[in-house]
This record gives sequence, structure tokens and C-alpha cells, in this order.
Amino acid sequence: MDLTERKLKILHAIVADFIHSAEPVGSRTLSKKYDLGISPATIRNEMSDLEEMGYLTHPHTSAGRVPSDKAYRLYVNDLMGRYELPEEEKRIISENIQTNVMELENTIEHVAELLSKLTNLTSFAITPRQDTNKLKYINLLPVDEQTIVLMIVAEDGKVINKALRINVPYTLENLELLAKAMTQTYRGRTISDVLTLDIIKYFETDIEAMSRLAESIMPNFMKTLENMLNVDLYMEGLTNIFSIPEYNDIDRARMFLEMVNRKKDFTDVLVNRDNGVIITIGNENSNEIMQDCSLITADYRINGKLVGKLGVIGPTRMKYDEVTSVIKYMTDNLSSAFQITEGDFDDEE
Amino acid sequence: MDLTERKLKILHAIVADFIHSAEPVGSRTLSKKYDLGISPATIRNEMSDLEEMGYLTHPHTSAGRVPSDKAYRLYVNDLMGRYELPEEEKRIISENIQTNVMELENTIEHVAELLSKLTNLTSFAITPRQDTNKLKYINLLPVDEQTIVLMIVAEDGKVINKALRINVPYTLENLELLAKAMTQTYRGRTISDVLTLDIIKYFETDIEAMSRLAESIMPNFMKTLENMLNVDLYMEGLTNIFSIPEYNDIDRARMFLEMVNRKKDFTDVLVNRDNGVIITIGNENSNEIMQDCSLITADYRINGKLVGKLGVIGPTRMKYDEVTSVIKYMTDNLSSAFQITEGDFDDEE
DNA sequence: GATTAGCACTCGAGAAAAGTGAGTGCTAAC
DNA sequence: GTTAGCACTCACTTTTCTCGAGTGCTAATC
Repeated sequence: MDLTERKLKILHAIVADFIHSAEPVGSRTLSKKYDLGISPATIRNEMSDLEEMGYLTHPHTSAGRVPSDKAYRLYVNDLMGRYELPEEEKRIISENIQTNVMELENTIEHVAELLSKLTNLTSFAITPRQDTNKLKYINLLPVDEQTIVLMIVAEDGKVINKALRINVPYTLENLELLAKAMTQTYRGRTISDVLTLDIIKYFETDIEAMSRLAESIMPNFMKTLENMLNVDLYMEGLTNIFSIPEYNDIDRARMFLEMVNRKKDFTDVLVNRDNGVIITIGNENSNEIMQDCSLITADYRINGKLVGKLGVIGPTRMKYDEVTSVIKYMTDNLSSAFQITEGDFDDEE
Repeated sequence: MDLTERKLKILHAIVADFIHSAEPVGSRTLSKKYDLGISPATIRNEMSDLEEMGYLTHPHTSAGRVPSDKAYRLYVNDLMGRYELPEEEKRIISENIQTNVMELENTIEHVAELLSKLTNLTSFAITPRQDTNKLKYINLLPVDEQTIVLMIVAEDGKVINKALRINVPYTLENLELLAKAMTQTYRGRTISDVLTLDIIKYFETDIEAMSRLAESIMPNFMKTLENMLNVDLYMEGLTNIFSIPEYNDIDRARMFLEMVNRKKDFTDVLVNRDNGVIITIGNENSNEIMQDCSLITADYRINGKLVGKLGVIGPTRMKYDEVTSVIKYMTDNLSSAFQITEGDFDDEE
């Protein structure tokens, strides 16, 4: 059977209507609301065909039709038009990004928050994997007799610091010496590279005090490096799920919240997505418990270098056109806001 | 009317039973389950008195009795016994704290997570206010032409860093000079103190490049200081709320989640609580939307210096004895794990 | 041959009715 | 003061009924 022009028109109308109303769409409603030029009976016949072809389903005999994931896919690929963001929203987004442009980390949080507000969905942002990020310097700062701060700076400007409790006495001199030695040894190496080294052996020195200090610090250094590899996840608008009719059921709401709160799993899913604007719909998600959700993500870059991903998660019935436009506008804006006038950095990723 | 020994006994039984079952307690159940030596009819009379006195309520005529907040307060103050934690739980807590003792920040997150697991409630941890924390040094690190890292270290070892985008060219030398100057100027002053200064004026120098660099950095410096004043909030076990019968209602669950997700408000409530083990029950909470929740918090200290608070939030029907014991055990353990052998730091609070 | 009007049929949702049972409050006896 | 007895209450559950949106089929129409 073929997807005739008319079938596409009907399907489009059904998807659009259902996205808007969350109610199964019947033939009469359709013929009244949309100017299709055919009677309900004809629509019924076409609907029956569309169902056979897998684009529609039927909650029960006497209910209207509901789009399947396959229909959403068709809608997203071929049917939905380009949605032009209202100027007002564009303004809000640009302003938000501009006023925060000086601090990368905070900007991302703000943008995620804004995204959830504009879409009424749960939004998130992640930082990229740090595997290939290289160490730039390592610093050890005294705080008190038993506490020092370990600080690691990576080439891309990422800084991590940890207050460490150490159980050996130290001198300022030793601390500086050790930091210098560490910087010398690790500068320019990637984090994952450093993690494969037998770090503890590495720092045996003749000076007893130094070697004990190193012994005390190295395990934490490694732990901190491991932490650095983890991507950060910001999530906003969790409770938006409650305003979606599909989730007006305690068990579904619970499942959803438990899913996104399993941060490790959820982050994995996000990290492994391709770059660009990616839409996965319902059963296209490999993760089983996500199969009645759709996920839209996009990456943003500074001078071609991936710095993060931004996205939303919600029911498969989602305003794909609007949401995609918002995300796209945001990531484009982010990318250009952080653009360096003269691009002279090496592409990576 | 007086709270006779018998009334107390009955009230105790009702509270204990209701905490366990979440069902209104009837006179017959009570006389069967607990060896009170009196008949249901007598219990009914006593219950009637207790209701008149404000310790019990009645969802409707033909339902059993439910403890009021006043009853919980009496229970917590006078009736509930000391709950001895099972050795197994003690072991888990100590081990968890011991293995993470080297990194303060992570430890707190772990502990909060453990707390939510052990109590099946929503748990949280906050860091203390930083008003009186003093600056120790300020560092400016180059990353690339348009990015530097601003790093602020406080006397207590708290470190904050921000990657900043600056729009003026800089030299390594200027950066170092500026950092030194800033350190010199601000070292030893409290954060709130520094924030009252007219910082931007402060750094006018003759050298054009320096003054432009300072101009570019100072607003961010102030913003970062402001951020430093904010207490950090970790929350765990949000979805535990779904396994509590009281919240088996989409609207109540929603209200709860929206409340704790309003991080700013929630943090304020926590910050303003007294130190020590504090239990507030239902309407004792000044915050209106918390009035059907109970909140238990405790602080923990290192050498007498407050470093944070730990707590749980849940329905007023809560195992006060168990939860209190767990929190107490955790904060005691935290405090002693971080104890310095020789206490030689000034008390601060 | 495609389209459409007509009509019987389906089935979930919501309202109304009936039944159930835990629990109360009162009274009178112990 | 305590308790047995009993009528009464009222949320909750189950059952029954009604309603209406929607379908699928058939026969008439364009």
C-alpha cells in the first residue's frame, strides 16, 4: 500500500492534533477541525489503512486513533514544518546567554533552566568526556596542618580542586616541590593516559618526608582524576512531568523520575548519543525504560570543539518542531557567544 | 484534664501503631494488639478525652484515631525510647565514612545518599554559610587567549574556581601581578566584608593594560564571591517519596517534589535552623507548605567548627526514633572522623 | 470505482446504587 | 469506674446503568 498525498495529509493532521490535545483523534473531529475536503467515512477508511501500515494505533475499538512511534518519525522527518521561534523567545534566550557569557559553567545551568521553562519539559545539560583533555598544571595548597587543597588544571581550562585530609606533616617547601614535580611529570598527558601509569611507584624519592607526602596524596590524586573523567550532568524542570497528562498517573510519574534520577545510567545514554540535533522517539531508544519517551539533544561547540550537549526528555507526544527550534537556537547562540574572534585553536573531538 | 499514666500508655500505643501502619487506629485493634488490660470501650472513652485535649484527630466519624502534631511532639519528647541502631547499620555507616574520609565534599554526598537509603526518606546535606570565612589567596591562571581561571581560596580550605572569558588581551606577567595585588588587598578579610567594598575603583592603576584587565575581571570576581556565600545543597532519595502511602496521591507527591526542588527556599529553611539535633513536626514548621512534613536535622563539626548540616524530610508519620538515631550516629561519626588529634584551631561558628 | 450517508455495535468513562465493615458513641448493667 | 451491647455512621468497594464518541460495514450516490 502507498502513502498517498491524502494519507500523508490525514496523518499529519492526526499527529498535529494529538500532540496538541493528548486525546485520541476521531474521524469526525478530524473532518470538522481540518479542511480536508472529505467526509468522516472516507477518513475512516484511510485511517484503517494507516493503521494497517503501522502508523496509527487504537487504544480500544471505540476510541480514536493515536500516532505510533513510526508516525512521529515520519512527522519529524517529512511533515512538520520549520517552526519559527517568536521574537520574544529569541530575545530571552540571547539575553540570557549574553549576560552570563563570562562564566561558562553557570551559563550552562541557566540555559538548561531556561530550556525547561520554555518547553515545559525536563531539560538537561552535560559536559563532554574528558578522556582526551590534557593536564596543564597541578597545584598543592596548604590550608591547615592536616588539610591541603589539590588543584588540577586541564588545558581546556577545566579546573578541579579537592580539599584533602592528609595524615603526615608537611612543609610548605615539600608541598611546592611535589606540585612542581607532578606538573613536570604529567603536563601535556591526557587524563586517561595518566590513569594508566603506576602513579604511586612513580614518586619514590630519597627524601623520606617527601615520599611520605606523595604516598599520602597520590591515591587521592588518582581518585580525583577519575572524577574528572566523569561528565557533569545538570537537570532542570523535573517536576514539569506532572503537568503532562500522560504522567498524571503516580506510577508512570514515579518511573520517569526514578529513571532520570539514576544519574549514572542516564548520563551514559546521553554521552553515547551522536552529535548534531538528534531526536530519538519512543522505541528508537535502546534503553528499555525510555521507550515511551522522546529525547532531543544537540551539542554546542566553541571553535569547533565540543563543549557540551543540551537536551530535553518528555513523552513521545511532544511539540517536536518547537522544542527542536528552541534547542537549536540555544546551542547556536551558545556556540557563537563563546566564539573566539580569531579561530586559532586546534580542532578536537 | 490530666494526662494520666493510662492515657500516656494509650497515646504511645496509638502513635507507635500509626507510625508503623499509616492507618487510623481503632479501639479494638489497640486492645487486641497491645496488652493494655482494658476493654475497647474504656479505650474509646480515653481516646475521646485525648481527642478533646488535642492529641488525636478523627478523619471521619467511623474511622480510627490519628495522632496530631501535638501528639508527635509529646511522643518525641517523652514517650519514644532510645533506639539502638543495629550493629550492621553502624558498621555500614562507619565504613562509608572511613573510606571516604580524605575528601570532605564527596564524603558528605555519600553520607547523604546512605542516609536516604537507611531511612527511606529524602535526605539532604548543606554546607554552612560562608559569611565569616576569610579569603586566603586569589590566583589567576591563563588558559587561552580569551580564557583565564579565577581561583579563590578561603582560610578554611574552601576553594572556588571559575573559568572566565575576558575580552582584553593579557600577559602572563600582568595576570600574576594582578593576582598578587588582589591577594594582598583581600587576604584576611571576610567574604561579606570584601563584597561591601567598591572593588572596581579599588584597582585603578597607572598601567593601562593592567587596569583594563582588572576591569574585566573584577565584576566576575564579585559575582564569584557572591556565589561563594551561597551554601551548597545536596539532595538524595527524592523518589523515596513515592513509597510513602501518604504521598500515593499525584498532587501531594507533586507538591512535595516542587517544594524541595525550590532549592533556594528550601536551603533558606535549612540554614536558619538551630544547631544540634533538631526535630520540627508538621505545623511547627513556619514554612506553610511544609506543614505536613517533619524535618530532622543535625549539624556536624570539626574541632568545634560547624562544617555542615545533615537531615531528612518526610511525612509527620515518621520513625522518629530510628531516623534520629541514624542521623545522630552519622554526624557523630563524621565529627570524630575528621577530628584533628591536637585541637589547636579557634572555635568559629 | 471512489465517496458518502446511515446504522448497528463497541467499549470506556462516569454516575448512581447497593453492599461491606471498621469504628464510634451512647446506654445500661456489672 | 469499667464494660458489654447495640444502633448508627461513613468511607470504600463493587456492581449496575447510562452516555456518547467512535468504529466498521453496507448500500446508495456521484
